Amino acid sequence: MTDAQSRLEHLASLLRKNEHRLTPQRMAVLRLLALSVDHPSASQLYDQIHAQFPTTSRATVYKTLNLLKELGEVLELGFADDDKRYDGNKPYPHPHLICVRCRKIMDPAVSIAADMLQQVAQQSGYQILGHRLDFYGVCPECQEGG
Amino acid sequence: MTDAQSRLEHLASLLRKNEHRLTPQRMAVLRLLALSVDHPSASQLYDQIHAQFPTTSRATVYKTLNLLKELGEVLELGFADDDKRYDGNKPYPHPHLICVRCRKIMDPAVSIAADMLQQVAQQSGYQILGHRLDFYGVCPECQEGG
DNA sequence: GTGCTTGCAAACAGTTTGCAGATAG
DNA sequence: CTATCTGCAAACTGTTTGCAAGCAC
Repeated sequence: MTDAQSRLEHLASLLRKNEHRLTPQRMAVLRLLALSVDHPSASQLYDQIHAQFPTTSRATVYKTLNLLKELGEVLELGFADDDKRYDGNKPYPHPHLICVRCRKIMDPAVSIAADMLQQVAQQSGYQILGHRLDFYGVCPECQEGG
Repeated sequence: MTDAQSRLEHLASLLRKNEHRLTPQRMAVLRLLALSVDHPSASQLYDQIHAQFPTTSRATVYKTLNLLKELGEVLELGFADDDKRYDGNKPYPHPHLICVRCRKIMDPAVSIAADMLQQVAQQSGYQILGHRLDFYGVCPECQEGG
């Protein structure tokens, strides 16, 4: 069984366990999220799903994403001037690498040291609940294109 | 001369140098930005300015902030579900500490090691242009309040 | 059969924009 | 004087919401 398949089953059984219904529309969102390595937006998910199942609305995609977010199974990356992007595979804080040209989002192989979180907590007295680290740059493909 | 005063003069002379006019409305925005230690939103700036100078519109506040951003004199922190916040004193990337209750934003005394940026650049092949690091938590004052 | 879920369309909110009148230099 | 700036109000955009009809269980 592939990672994507087991992730999909995890998501599906979690919905069932929490007494949410497994509609075809929801399954389509779950499947795409489990398969995606990039970080799709609601609109990108909608476009793909709607092409296959024309009986799917934007509202349902948004509602499903928010449901998964509340269940802690999806990481939402919000942007002020751009669509929100969703990570259905690693729903916990981790760094992202964002191409400012093509808007591709990758996961770089670095992490915030636990030291740093403790340091901030101690210095500030804040109770730290989460964090977000984004790197902005130009991806190799976009560098070639001028 | 205080830091805020010299910062204000810097901003004012920069506008003049770039052939932008120093209107009273702009000066009010500049002054507040130079004085602010928290990270005000456009609306917060507007409220304060409009109280003193009723002849000031939201649009002008937004336009002035965007002008300063283009000149590289203000750091804009955008949020998907909240107002943008502005830092007129340190207009370069640095970490922020955000209280999820009262929405106060502070600067913690930590920084991203240059090592980390280089590491990401080398691993990924991206040309890194900037970054953003936000810590989310509950500030000491809000912890007391339950 | 019951009540959760869907699709539609309208609402929402912060920000941006077009334009006519005002004003800094 | 004149080009830039202001204030107003409408437009914009991604997301959310209310509601009647549909369907999972």
